[in-house]
Amino acid sequence: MEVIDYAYLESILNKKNLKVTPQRLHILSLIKQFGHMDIDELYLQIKKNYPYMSLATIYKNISVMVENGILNEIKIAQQKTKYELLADFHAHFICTNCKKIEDLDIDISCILKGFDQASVQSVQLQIYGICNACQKKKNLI
Amino acid sequence: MEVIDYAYLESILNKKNLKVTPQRLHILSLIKQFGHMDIDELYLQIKKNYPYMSLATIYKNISVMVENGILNEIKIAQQKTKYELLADFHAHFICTNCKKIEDLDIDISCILKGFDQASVQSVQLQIYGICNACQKKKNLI
DNA sequence: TCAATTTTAATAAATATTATCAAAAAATAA
DNA sequence: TTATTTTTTGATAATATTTATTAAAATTGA
Ligand SMILES: [Mn+2]
Ligand SMILES: [Mn+2]
Ligand SMILES: [Zn+2]
Ligand SMILES: [Zn+2]
Repeated sequence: MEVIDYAYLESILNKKNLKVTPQRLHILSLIKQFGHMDIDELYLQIKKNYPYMSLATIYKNISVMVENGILNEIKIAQQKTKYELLADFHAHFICTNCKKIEDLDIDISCILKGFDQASVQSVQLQIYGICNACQKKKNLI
Repeated sequence: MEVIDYAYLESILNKKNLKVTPQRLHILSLIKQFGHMDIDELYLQIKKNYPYMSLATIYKNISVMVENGILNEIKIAQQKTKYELLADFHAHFICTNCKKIEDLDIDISCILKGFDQASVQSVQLQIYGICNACQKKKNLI
């Protein structure tokens, strides 16, 4: 069980002039803990120790935090949109079998050659395939 | 006005054992013509010369054709899912100003080094930024 | 503590997608 | 061509998802 640094989460909100509320801290702490979450997973987890939080509050806060650059939105084929804490660029490996999402540290400078620096705002790179764990399971069958 | 090769579109459906219907041919011809379309754009265009086609028919056929590998689904931030005819790998440039989508022929072998060939099924690469046309308009202001 | 401002919860409203099913159309065989 | 089988369509009901509304509650800074 990871210890949550609430002071850090508060500072994220403060920097963007968003008020610190228990709801927002809880959403952020879950996303920090799980890495990549969609609205339903969030709602499910939140109901465990915060049963009275409204689904609308989650939707509203997620979109506010995306707009303010606190969260990064990741759209994935055949899955609901996932959210993660904004971080340095990294790609994602998505297992089409178990749906798990892995962060990938890939250097993409080789594909950005030839682009005007100023014209590129962000890059999304997703690699779909079978993860190691699923690969092993398949071999056993 | 592009001449549409219906025989070609029919062969696409035949290969997948999907029956050839005017509705399917019309959907395919629009996607071929426009390149990348979402459900609403399709419905709008279809109503022009096919006013009686049901929205449910469009949804159903799009998902059938995605399942059969005829269409490729492209999920884009802040936009509805776009569909295109399945083609060789290419990346997409998405203008965050005018929302236009451009095909990009980028060699991604440099980012797939280190991956087990067998474990990678597909790759999605999206580059968000300001397109040339919008760049020029900005400079005029 | 007080007051201004923002956020929340509940839920209504609006959008978006999928399911149902009888009628129509497509493919195939006779 | 016609009959038969199978698939698809259109209409619309049912679900699912997302956004809007608003009074009450919470946050924050003075
Ligand atoms: Mn990530
Ligand atoms: Mn394309
Ligand atoms: Zn897996
Ligand atoms: Zn543009």
